[in-house]
Amino acid sequence: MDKKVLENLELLQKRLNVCKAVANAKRLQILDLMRDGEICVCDITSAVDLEQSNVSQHLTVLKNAGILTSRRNGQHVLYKVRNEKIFDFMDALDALLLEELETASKLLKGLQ
Amino acid sequence: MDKKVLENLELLQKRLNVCKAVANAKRLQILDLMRDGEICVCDITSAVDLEQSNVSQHLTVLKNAGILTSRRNGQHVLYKVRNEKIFDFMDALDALLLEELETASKLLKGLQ
DNA sequence: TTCATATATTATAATATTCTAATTATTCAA
DNA sequence: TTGAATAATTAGAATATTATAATATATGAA
Repeated sequence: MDKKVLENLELLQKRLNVCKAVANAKRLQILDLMRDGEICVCDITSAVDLEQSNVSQHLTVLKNAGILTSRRNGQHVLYKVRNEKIFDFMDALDALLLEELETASKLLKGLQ
Repeated sequence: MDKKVLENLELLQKRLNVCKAVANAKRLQILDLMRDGEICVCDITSAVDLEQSNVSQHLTVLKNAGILTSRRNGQHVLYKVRNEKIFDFMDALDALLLEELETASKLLKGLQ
């Protein structure tokens, strides 16, 4: 990892933008829905229990952060992740959390 | 990755907690300061250009999210990450952003 | 004990985020 | 073209987050 590049202010801002974009329960859920590929706004709306307008707002946040792209197909608009590496990012978080769960579980066993 | 586990509500909440905890410019900066290991509150304060009380608040957020631990050493309190995998998480984000930068750079070259 | 240094806590004002409701825009089919 | 379905935009109220200022707590040295 090139530290010089990471000190680039614009990149730091993008790092923050992505973190802020995913720091919301509904948007995390929406991102998970995209692991299987493109999905239309109406399918997202029925999956996440939010008003359509609110889903659209969340999608805009994710798109503005550079995480999603969209294309129209007839009446529908399909969204997908711009770069699959966003899932590596999410998976790295899950790996951390799962390790912590295992550590806690082992501690509990030790107490038995 | 075990999807069943990830559907665990508590884990989803922890995922959100971590995302929210890192979704702040100063806290991202504080986390970076910990890549070299333990660091005391006073050194963090002088590094990040914030009031001491505010630094303490940010550290509390990171600690409550399970990201940091602390120990007292005399007058000083030293903080460090609980699990180094938090850096894998951050590095995965940087990898995504750097790839996007490269893609953009190649596109620009193509236009020349 | 008393003082100086380091850290934490609390209240509050300023700002940002989120959801709802209403409206607007876009597409397709009748 | 009109209407129905899908999606986006806007305004707002409610809530959450942030920084500041003031205060409290904890430690070590004198």
